[in-house]
Amino acid sequence: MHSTAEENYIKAIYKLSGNGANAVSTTGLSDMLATKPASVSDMLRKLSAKDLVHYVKYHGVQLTEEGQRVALKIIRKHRLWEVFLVQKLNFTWDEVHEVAEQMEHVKSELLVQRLDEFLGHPRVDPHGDPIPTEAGELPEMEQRALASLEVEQKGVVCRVKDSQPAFLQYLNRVGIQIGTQLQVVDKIPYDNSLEISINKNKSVILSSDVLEKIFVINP
Amino acid sequence: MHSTAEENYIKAIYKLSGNGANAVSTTGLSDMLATKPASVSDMLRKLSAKDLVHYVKYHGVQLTEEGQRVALKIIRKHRLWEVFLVQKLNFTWDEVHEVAEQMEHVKSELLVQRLDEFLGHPRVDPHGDPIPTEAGELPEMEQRALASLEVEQKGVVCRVKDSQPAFLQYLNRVGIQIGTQLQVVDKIPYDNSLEISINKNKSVILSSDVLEKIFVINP
DNA sequence: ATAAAAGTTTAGGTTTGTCTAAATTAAATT
DNA sequence: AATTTAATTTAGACAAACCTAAACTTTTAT
Ligand SMILES: [Mn+2]
Ligand SMILES: [Mn+2]
Ligand SMILES: [Mn+2]
Ligand SMILES: [Mn+2]
Repeated sequence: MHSTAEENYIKAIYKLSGNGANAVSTTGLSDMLATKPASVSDMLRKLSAKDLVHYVKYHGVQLTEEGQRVALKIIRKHRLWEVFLVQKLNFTWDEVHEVAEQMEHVKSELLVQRLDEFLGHPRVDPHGDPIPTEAGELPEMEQRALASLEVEQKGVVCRVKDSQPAFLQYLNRVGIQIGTQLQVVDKIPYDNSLEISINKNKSVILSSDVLEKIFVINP
Repeated sequence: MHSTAEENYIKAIYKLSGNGANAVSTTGLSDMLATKPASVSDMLRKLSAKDLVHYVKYHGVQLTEEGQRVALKIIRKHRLWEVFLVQKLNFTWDEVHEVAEQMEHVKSELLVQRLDEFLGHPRVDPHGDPIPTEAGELPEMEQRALASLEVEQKGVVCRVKDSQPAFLQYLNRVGIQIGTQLQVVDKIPYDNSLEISINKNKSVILSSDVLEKIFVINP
């Protein structure tokens, strides 16, 4: 089997590559994993020997078919555990990521299967991220970044693309969660921030940084 | 915090010492952990430096107060996860141990607390082993080994002291589980095996090996 | 086209947890 | 009490996963 370290590299490559599309750089990985580039080079040589990645020295790395299968399995487990923590153990969405980072490495096919059943085959995790199916498919959803809405346009929050507690707690404070109704009240061209009304109620100004991390569907 | 390897040593010392009472030998540990005695010596030096054990070279090892606290926390997590797997995910009692061995190392106080609540503060795990409380107490239950019963005496199975799938599957086959009513029909002095009737029904002969691993309370 | 800068890899270490083989200590036998 | 045997520890290695410093490619700027 694969070690926890290997699994974390595979997951990081998957995420940085934009679901397997592009090649990923050594420094990109070292940033994401909080290791040094030298350590990444070592690991890439190893993953390459195991045929989990295509690795061309100095030119980046991509997952093989097998590597992608492995990545999706880990992500499936991570997101199922997040659902479990929120729905069954009353965790909040800002408390789950760190724990799921540990649980995703527990090895048992039966466990994942049964957990999925127990949760009623959920489609998305508490942050709105889709859960890969047992067959290894990752359902795509049509959705747009909040940043792309024009004045007057409405949307319902379906996904947030950052699981850091600090970010999620900020959303808690302004009153944004999955399912929240938003409408763009005004646009501030100076810095591309938007004034957003929340649940047809009070409005806040969100920075373009934040706007890029929130996704909505048409209401 | 403590590594998975350290936690496994602490748990092994706890179990071999009979709940902290006696000193434990290097070979005893190497047997239980499937490592070589030399590796055990190394680890004991390390645990001793961390004040988790009292270690006197050539004379065995015992857990410190702190070591016992750590041991009971790990055992608490192990047994709570076993309950979860059986009661919520429909695992059988012979399927849970291996998975719980992994889950017991997940670090999150909140997780243990919430899991305990979710399960309704269970007292015993699927093998009848008591679950240490949050305060670190291990409730003792009066119970006797099946081996100690005389002819005609009855008992209700409350605990089995071996979690190997092969053993538990053997019990499944003869029809013994937690709560099963047993009565000693006859004693075979030659090898100390007993003929046991199961649920007032068909009877089987159990070896003294097996009899030592099954515990009963008075019906 | 060359030189500087940025990104990446290699060389050589460290820590953790394991191993084998040799040395040491304790226990059991004579 | 001396000797043999068994248990345990130490010495020296190794793999995994990380590090720093130095060397090497690739990219960017002059
Ligand atoms: Mn997450
Ligand atoms: Mn998530
Ligand atoms: Mn168990
Ligand atoms: Mn158990």
